[in-house]
Amino acid sequence: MSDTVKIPRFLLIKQYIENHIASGSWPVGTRVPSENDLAVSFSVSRMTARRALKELDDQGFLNRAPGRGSFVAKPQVRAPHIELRNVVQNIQNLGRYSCRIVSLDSIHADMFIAKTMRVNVDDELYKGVFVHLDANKPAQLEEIYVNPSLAPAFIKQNYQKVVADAYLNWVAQPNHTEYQLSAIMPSAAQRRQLELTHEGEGPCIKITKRHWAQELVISLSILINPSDSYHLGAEIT
Amino acid sequence: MSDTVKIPRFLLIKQYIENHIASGSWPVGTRVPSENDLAVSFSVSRMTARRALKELDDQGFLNRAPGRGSFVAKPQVRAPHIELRNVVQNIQNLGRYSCRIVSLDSIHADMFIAKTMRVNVDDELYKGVFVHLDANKPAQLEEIYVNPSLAPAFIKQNYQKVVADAYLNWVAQPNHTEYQLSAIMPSAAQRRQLELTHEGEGPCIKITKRHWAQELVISLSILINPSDSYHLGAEIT
DNA sequence: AAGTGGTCTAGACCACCAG
DNA sequence: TGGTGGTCTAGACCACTTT
Repeated sequence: MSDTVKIPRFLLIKQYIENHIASGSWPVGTRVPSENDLAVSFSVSRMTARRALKELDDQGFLNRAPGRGSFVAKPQVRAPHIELRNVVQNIQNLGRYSCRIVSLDSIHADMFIAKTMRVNVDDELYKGVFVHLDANKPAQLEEIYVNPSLAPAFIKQNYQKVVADAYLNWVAQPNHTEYQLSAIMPSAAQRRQLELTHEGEGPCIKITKRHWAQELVISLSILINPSDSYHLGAEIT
Repeated sequence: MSDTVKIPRFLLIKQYIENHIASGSWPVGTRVPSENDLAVSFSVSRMTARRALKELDDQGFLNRAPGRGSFVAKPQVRAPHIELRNVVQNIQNLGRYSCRIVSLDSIHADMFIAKTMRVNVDDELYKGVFVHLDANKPAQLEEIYVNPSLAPAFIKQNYQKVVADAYLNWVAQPNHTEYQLSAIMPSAAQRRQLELTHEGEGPCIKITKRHWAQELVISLSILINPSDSYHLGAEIT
């Protein structure tokens, strides 16, 4: 006799959605059926339909938003395991480091920051903006958001002496760090901070760095580097 | 007024378990409370306790087995060796790789190329231009210059099958690789090759890669990536 | 007001593993 | 046989967004 394998229903629903995405019939941005839709059309409880959508969300195939729906996500190419040399550390080793503190205070999380740092909108966060100088010339603009519950004294430190990143690594050892790299056109404010005088010219490299401790995001750093200032170290094979 | 934030119960359970793991009171291999145990002790339904355990399983903190229980997992050991893996290799692993050969011929070094490759002006070099495709969509534009004395058959290879970079690593093992990163505005030709025309204006990440063998430069690659396509993997400290 | 996703409950049946 | 995790149900309340 043929052994019929029992396939979980949530998997059938996942495959149904995946097929539509893979075949292109649901292009990026398409709204997929809601939990209730799927529950009805697959004759399944909402919790089961929900599981299918949630796992597709976790896997990056969907973006979901309360009150709006679930949408086909834009595929992202991942390149694992790249080390970015720390520009600031580099300058410090050369003995030319100094820091300009643009701001350092307590703020309330907007939607983007809240999502990225896994906190609620309007939660209190620390925010610091620094310009790292190499021989008194701006080398990097840093915008850092810190979860106060994990580093309550963050805002009281003297960042003329200690770099914010080093302080955080000390008080709340991250067990995980994520990097994301992109190229951007700096805003007028960013250009001013970096003293990029050439009008409108010059894209920058943006590095987004997220430190985790257990399940919590300790900090989110947004580093803006002028286009030509970022050199990666030599690597031996 | 003090806003009390509603914390989901499954999160409290997760944190409870994480704290025991992080503090060392539940070492690797320890059996953690079962779904039913947690449901009772936290006065919660089994589905809620289950969620906490399942997420910790997904995140690699626990190993679970039907009939046996949930156990503290051994911390994931990541390679301490840092590697810059290129986008192309990644796409190949996904089985979605293809390549469009824009040009492949013999040229004479201009001043910039000659200086960068440590050869004389007007020396003969091989030059290839490729568009690396991920599921038939451009993911990276590669411009590669090769020293013919170190890879004389470079120009005769079939790059539909073998990536130029892989071929070079095979015929002339580089003992040293340098990377340089910058942000650029793509030229009209580059935008066309990457099919960025519909996305309007946008900066790109440029990676310049130089392979050395002994004191000679084997190759110089200039890789252009659309601004948002480059995500870096997580890294354990 | 209607619809969406986020959380949660109090049950249920199953396959699996242990003593 | 009793406990474990894996799947599933048919409800529920909430915060949120859109209409």
